[in-house]
Amino acid sequence: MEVRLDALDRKILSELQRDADQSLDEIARAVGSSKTPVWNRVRKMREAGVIRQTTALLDADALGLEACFFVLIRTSEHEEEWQRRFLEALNARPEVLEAHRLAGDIDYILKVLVPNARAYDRFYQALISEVRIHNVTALLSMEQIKSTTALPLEF
Amino acid sequence: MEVRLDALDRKILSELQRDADQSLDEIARAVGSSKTPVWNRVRKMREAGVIRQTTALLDADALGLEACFFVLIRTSEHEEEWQRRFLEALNARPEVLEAHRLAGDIDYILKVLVPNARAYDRFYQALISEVRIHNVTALLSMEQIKSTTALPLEF
DNA sequence: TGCAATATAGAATTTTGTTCCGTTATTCCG
DNA sequence: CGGAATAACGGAACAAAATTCTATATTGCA
Repeated sequence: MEVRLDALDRKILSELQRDADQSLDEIARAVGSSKTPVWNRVRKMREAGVIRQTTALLDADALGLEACFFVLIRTSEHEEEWQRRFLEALNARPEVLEAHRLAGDIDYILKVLVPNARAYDRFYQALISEVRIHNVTALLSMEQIKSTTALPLEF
Repeated sequence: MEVRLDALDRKILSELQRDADQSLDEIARAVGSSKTPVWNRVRKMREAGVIRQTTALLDADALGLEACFFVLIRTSEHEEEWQRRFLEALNARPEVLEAHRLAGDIDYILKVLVPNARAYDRFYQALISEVRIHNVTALLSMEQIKSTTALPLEF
């Protein structure tokens, strides 16, 4: 479905990114409109896929997930079959929050969230036993200094 | 505030991570409980900070944000004043979704989401003009092969 | 300017969130 | 092990919000 977002749509999205728990009345007030148009626009943006999901963001530390790694992967394998198995392995592992195929000499980057270094090692051992990987570098996060899921919106 | 999460709490969190738009009745049914205990537990987990926020996740492509970069930064500066200014610069820029201070020879990693390569270059030029940086490598994502905000929960 | 299409505000209805209460399960201590 | 105190539970009652509807206003275009 095709979408063209005007300033009001973007204001609504901005509010929903900030806090999706707000009532329609609150959002309407914040964006200078009223209930119905806000609701219609939200529904359309959901249908169009602009709004993909609404979700609760949890505190990693509170859940004992205190080790975050960025994993840089080089591989010599580039067949479709290998990639399919690699992707399957990543999707099967909830500790992999994000994975990208890259341009350049590093082939993939993963973001992995685990309780501690030992758990990361278990993940690493399991992964390389499932799919052939040429070279792996793990970057350990000491401190998350910025974290947002809010995409930048031009108004 | 202290928290100890039992299996029911974790099931609730799992549902909220999957879809925070569900009604309490739906969640209660899904986790095998009823409205009131679910509501009480959600409220407590919010107060305790286990649930940080509920938010709408948007589609980057639909918003014309088609270029995602991971930026690896080395710097020779490690004074507090430099770090304060660096952090301020990152927080002022909505295209920086995530930033981590790292262990090892790379000092920082950023995740930057912009419309295109030109926009990334503008970001890059602006950043290095504000804070002294020794060495920067940008990894360009060709394809996001996994993406979730759902933290792994043991049951 | 005038017509058609679309968006809007506000009221009516339905669904959901929130509180209350009597009961059941659990924990703690003798 | 038993019994009292505490906390969690399910269901009903109430309050608030989402969703639908309708009449009015606005916008785009000929």
